[in-house]
Amino acid sequence: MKFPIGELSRQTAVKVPTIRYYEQIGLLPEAPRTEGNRRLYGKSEVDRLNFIRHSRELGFEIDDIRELLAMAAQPQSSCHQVDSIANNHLIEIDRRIASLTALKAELSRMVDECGHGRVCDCRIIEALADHSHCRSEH
Amino acid sequence: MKFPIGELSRQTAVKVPTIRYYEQIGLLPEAPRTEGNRRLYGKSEVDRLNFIRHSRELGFEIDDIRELLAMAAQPQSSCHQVDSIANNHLIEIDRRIASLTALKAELSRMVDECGHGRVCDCRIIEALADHSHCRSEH
DNA sequence: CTTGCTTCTCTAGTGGCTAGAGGAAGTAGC
DNA sequence: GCTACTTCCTCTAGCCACTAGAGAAGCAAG
Repeated sequence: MKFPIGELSRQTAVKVPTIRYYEQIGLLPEAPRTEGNRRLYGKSEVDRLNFIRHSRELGFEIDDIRELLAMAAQPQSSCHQVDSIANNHLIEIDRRIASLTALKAELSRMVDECGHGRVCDCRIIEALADHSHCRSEH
Repeated sequence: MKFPIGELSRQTAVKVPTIRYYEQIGLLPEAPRTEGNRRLYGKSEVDRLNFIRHSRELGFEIDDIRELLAMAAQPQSSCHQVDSIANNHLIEIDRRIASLTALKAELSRMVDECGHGRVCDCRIIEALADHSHCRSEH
């Protein structure tokens, strides 16, 4: 029924120190302890931590997750906030993809133009030095 | 000819504290000072800092830039190292784009499926909780 | 001479962990 | 019961690449 932190770590693929860190910053509630002072967890902590982990994988920040968790805790409230957090995140993702794609094009061009000779002929270093007045992305 | 740090900042769009930080970590050489202890810069620092800034914008890490700068300083050496740094970076960018694209699809689906009703019907929170056994990206 | 801007150094904070020290608790085998 | 091993505990400090702020000093214009 109840298991220690290592087992929680195994079940969620979240590292032990990270779990303790999450507890410290209040993302996880303080776990009850055994007589020997070890933390004890149950099924609900697995769920909560999986929620957190998956949200982190999707790039949500800790504060976003805090909000999402708070909203999930009061299921009768409106969904609009959740929707808006996710949508903001989607916009940000689009921006990152666009920026990375531009970056990739530039890098590819640089690598292509590199004559594979000596540095004095290398276009990569030149390209990096040159674009001093590009509009900044991101 | 020689100008102070604020002017260097304006010419390169790198913030003043960041310039001092770069000096501190040895990415920029220690600038000569005026009698009144202010740093003085010239054209070559503008070039070097633009190189750094552009490399950072392209996502290179400080250590990569250190290597690139070292290679640029000995132009008779081979270009292969430069090429390989850029290529590694390109691979990493591809990975990030792929991961972000997958993420976007998932988030879009989540937002679409959200009934725009109350949280208890919201698919977003469910989706975040559910995918406990997705392979982890990145 | 005063006002206001720039610059100086220094320390500490950010986010989201990660690493390591030093010690206690639990577990398995003998 | 003893030993060896693993897991766990707390605490502190480190990572990256900056960013913010305090408090003092320099400098230029009016």
